[in-house]
Amino acid sequence: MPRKRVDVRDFLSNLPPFRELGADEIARIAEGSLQIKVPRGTVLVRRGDPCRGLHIVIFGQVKLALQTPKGGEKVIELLGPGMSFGEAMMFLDEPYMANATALADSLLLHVASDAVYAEIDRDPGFARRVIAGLSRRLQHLITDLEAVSLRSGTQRVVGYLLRDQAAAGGANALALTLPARKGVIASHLNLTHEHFSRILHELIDAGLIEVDGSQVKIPDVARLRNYGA
Amino acid sequence: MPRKRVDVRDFLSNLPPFRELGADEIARIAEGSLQIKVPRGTVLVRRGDPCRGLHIVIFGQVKLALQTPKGGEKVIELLGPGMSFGEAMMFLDEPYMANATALADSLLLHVASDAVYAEIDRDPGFARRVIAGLSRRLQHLITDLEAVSLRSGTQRVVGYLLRDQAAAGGANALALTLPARKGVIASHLNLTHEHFSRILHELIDAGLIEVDGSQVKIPDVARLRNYGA
DNA sequence: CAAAAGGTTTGATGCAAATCAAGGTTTTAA
DNA sequence: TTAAAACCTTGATTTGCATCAAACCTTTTG
Repeated sequence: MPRKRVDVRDFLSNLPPFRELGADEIARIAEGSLQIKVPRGTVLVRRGDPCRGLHIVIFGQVKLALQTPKGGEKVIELLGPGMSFGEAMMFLDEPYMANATALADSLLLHVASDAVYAEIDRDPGFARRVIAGLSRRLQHLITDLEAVSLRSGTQRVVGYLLRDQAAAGGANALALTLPARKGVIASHLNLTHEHFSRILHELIDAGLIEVDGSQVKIPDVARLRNYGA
Repeated sequence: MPRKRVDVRDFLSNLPPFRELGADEIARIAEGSLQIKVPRGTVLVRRGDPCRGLHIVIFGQVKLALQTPKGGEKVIELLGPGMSFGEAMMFLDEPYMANATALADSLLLHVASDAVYAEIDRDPGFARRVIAGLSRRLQHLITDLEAVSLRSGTQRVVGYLLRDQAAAGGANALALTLPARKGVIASHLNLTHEHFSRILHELIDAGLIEVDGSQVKIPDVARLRNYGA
């Protein structure tokens, strides 16, 4: 596990919304914040909990998921270092809708809502960056909704594997590491783990990907992109 | 059809984000805006169009929908008077992801992005209200995603019919009017119109609702809420 | 007001993905 | 380092919902 503490100011001043703030503003935000170190498996927030600020992942990984009626769960988002959650509920002053769980040993920063509001009032540029962040998330959610409602399981898996590849350009071959257990990714794509496994093997049999544990190799990006479209 | 023109200032000063602005701010926003009168069926924006501002519905009804690969469509949202669209894409300065179509003869207001940005920079309270609006939309989208991924068709229809009923309280009986053609609502709930029709009749047969055209009567709200849960 | 176009219902059939079940593999922790 | 737990694969079966098809309403428009 990496070092146990982090200089909050250094860290913040490298994140999009805080990047252009002066040293004193960063100091004020850091003052209204709390470092939270948790082992893998810790439930950070539960649906229904009141929301008093936003969380930023410093290192580790966090899973946002909804509870199904009967014990299962549906992953909404996987968060890595630099990503945050809870803003929307903080701004609405409503309780959380989803559960957040640490998938790896993680260090988080909790920024109190007051500190954020104060900075919005003080710096319109900060307000704009907050607005941009929320807008990006909205766009991302619409993309997810589109995928779930309009695309087949196979198409969603292909889209997921190629999510960082620009539409056309880029290298022809590609290697990547799945960022979590297969079951978690399956749920994120709205598939059962069984179905996800079958799709992966369908792609393997078609010679479109090679899989070894969580290592995925894509010999021909263009060919994979065209599969089933 | 209602009157053809509307006093933009009066209208704006009754909408959440603009409510607390002074007369001069309202005037500035109104100046950066354009009234658009369209007949039913008009396509207002298409996926891929550049976004230069936000649209507010003054009267009429607008449908936001994604195009399916083969000609169909999936309705994301139905907008009535006072509701707006395009903010997120405006703030990201990216092209529209969805098509917007007028379902009824409508009057819209188009507010140029510059006017909005200027007001954000001038008034932190306005910025906060914009942030709250985006947050509410995000919350709404998560609810939709939850419905699509976790609930059956029947549960989604029940949830839709009761969407404005507070969890527990309220009257026991209820009458409402479907806000659009059944096919449009079906698509919004991610169902084919055939399946939607069948579900409605399943509920009718169970004595849970009565339907006459777009009039729906719910004799026992609590019983409908409990159906299939 | 009549015809056309569009919307809704109903039935028959098909399929993508879920569920159930059981064996194999990797990870975790003692 | 080994037992236990968690995860992944594979097969058989079921099912919710889509698709196709055809008749019946209801708006719109010439």
